[in-house]
Amino acid sequence: MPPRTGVTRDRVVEAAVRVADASGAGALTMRALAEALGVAPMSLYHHVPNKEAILDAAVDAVFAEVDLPVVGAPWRAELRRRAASVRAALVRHPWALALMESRRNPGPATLAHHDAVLGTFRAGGFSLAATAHAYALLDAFVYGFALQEATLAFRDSAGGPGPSGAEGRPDVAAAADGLAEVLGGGAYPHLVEFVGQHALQPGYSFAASFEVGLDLVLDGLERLRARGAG
Amino acid sequence: MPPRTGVTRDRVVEAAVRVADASGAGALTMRALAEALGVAPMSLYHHVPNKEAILDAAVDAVFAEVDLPVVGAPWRAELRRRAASVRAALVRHPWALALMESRRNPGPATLAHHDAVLGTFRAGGFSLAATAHAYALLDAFVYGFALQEATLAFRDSAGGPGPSGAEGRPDVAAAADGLAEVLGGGAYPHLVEFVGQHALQPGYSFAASFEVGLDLVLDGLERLRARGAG
DNA sequence: ACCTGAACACCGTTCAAGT
DNA sequence: ACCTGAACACCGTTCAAGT
Repeated sequence: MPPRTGVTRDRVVEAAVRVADASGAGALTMRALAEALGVAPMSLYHHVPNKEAILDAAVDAVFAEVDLPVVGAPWRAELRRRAASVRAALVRHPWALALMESRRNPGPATLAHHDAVLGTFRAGGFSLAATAHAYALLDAFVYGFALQEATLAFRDSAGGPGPSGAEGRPDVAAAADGLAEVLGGGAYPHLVEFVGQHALQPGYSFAASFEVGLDLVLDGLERLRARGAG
Repeated sequence: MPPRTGVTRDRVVEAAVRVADASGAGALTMRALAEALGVAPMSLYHHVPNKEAILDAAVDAVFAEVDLPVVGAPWRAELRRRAASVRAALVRHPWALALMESRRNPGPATLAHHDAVLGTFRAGGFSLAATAHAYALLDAFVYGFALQEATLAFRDSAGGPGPSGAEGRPDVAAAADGLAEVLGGGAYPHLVEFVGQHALQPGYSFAASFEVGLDLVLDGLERLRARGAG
């Protein structure tokens, strides 16, 4: 599948996101990227300085998908919607989380994102000090939850596109199966209870804890706000 | 520095942690590991099946450093101490967080860790459903906070041991310097305000938000517990 | 049993050369 | 200006060979 037109920086970044979505971060090599674009590996270097720049741009592309909060609108509803949007983006692009940790150059979408969140806190009556604590807590929760979801999910080597609506419940069952042998002895009684009596029960969904946790966090933020500067 | 005695699995894992601490995950190659042990690269494969197994064991070694909660003791104090201990371990071993995301085989220390936390929740009066939500929220916060700290810290390519007491404040200044040019225009006004008026001020410390956030999370867990099963 | 060098199929990237 | 093949210094790992 040769490209209709020449390679561009944007086309390289789009392809990078597509390849990572389909096959994971490990499959995102310059050679694979070039093949996806129907071009020789070295051609990429005419539109991008190196692989790092591609990763920077790919992470920024994920941030560009996030539903920004509206500065001045009721902070709690806005930040609730934004938190769910960040998590959804990270579920769509599980490779992005690990990359974010090593990025040093935030792109325009990333900067606009942080600006909107900070503005929403400030307009909602949070002092600068409270905003710092609140933003740290809120994003620790959002990113940490996404990290746990990524850990539970199985996107080992292969990975394929997979059902896009697979929000429900990762393979807790498979993980538990692998553990069954180890759990044989009397060690880890609470782990056995939890997995057997709860996590493996029909109705269980790890994702359900997101809403519960988010509301508790937002409750905490409201008390932080009411408490004043600090 | 040739080893006094032969290579063992434990010695390989110790060396892996040491190399990653000193030079980052990127420097953790089979060849570098072999050199650190004064042995040929292929010798490692007599004590470990492959690199994946080394990474699994290295992550478990980090969990082994964590101060476990005492099941049956007051849950809030125990889990507070444990949360701080996890964060401290991840500050000592920043490479571990990214690795945890891709590990599929929890080791004995990891299992004992989860067992102790689950037991502490249960003995503290949390229902199984409440325990699931509480554990998800608590660890989302702890891991997410560590993720943000790792993102803020600069441990780019080189890395060296660094001052072990460097808990204080990562290079927010350096990050802001790099941004100064971009922030020139009127875009990102809230980001400019936050960085200029708060994050760059003398007393500021991102780490200080950990205690604040942790207490808000623990308050939330207490309400979750009191609310009952769910 | 433990260790090893050579070799293979990969990486990202430099360089000189093409159009 | 854009693209490219060959080559370099790396990876993890297999294999046959040593002690």
